[in-house]
Amino acid sequence: METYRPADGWDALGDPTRRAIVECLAERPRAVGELAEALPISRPAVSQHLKVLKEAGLVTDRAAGARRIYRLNPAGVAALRDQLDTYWARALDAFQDVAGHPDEEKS
Amino acid sequence: METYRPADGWDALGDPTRRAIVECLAERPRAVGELAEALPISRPAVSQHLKVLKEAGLVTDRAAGARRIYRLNPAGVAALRDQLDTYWARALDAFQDVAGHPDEEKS
DNA sequence: ACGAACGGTAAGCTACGACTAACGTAATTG
DNA sequence: CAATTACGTTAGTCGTAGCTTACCGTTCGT
Repeated sequence: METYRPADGWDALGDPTRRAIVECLAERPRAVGELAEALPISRPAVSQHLKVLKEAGLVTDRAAGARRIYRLNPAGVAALRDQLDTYWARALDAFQDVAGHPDEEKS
Repeated sequence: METYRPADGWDALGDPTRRAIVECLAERPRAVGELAEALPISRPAVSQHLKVLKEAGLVTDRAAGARRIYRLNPAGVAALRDQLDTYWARALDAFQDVAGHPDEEKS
């Protein structure tokens, strides 16, 4: 048995190329070849990235003849958004005493 | 001159250890040593991760005597959240024709 | 002022992830 | 029924991210 870990949504978006793919798919659904010629990488590379994004639940695919149309999955995006929301809320919660510490270093 | 690329927020959260640090800091601000003993890595490793998170604008730090208190930056988290929101909105926009394609493959 | 606590930096090693090339498969076209 | 198009998968190479160890500057305590 292989020690196989299903890709997390954050891990998936951790790669800049995959973020570019996500941006492309946010505009409109596309086939693999379309994505490949819109990006500076080969088609197999796109295929591998799409596999990761699919495992993370960020995209869904649909067979259309010989081609395969990938589209962004709103539910997957929403899941990450909700997680950020909880971070954000808890951070604001622990942020109440910030007025008492004017020596904050932002840079 | 060095080709230095300031870390993106997504790149920063792409690492599971850094996500663990973010979760810790979401609870309450902590010093570097505190984070190190709460995680299975050494203190220098934590320091390097905090540097990345700081460059990404996800945390801010404040000197407190010999110690250095790191806290989560709500603005940085909100920035990522907003970006996900636009993806989400555009994905929903291009999702109107989904009823016409019942052969969606989710898994 | 000396020693200890705290933390950032440099050097070096290792492991994993991203990419290409080559191959195999399913579907369309002539 | 070839030939072509469109994808996925595998094998293999290469760069780099993440970790530890060692070292150095700062700040607090006694």
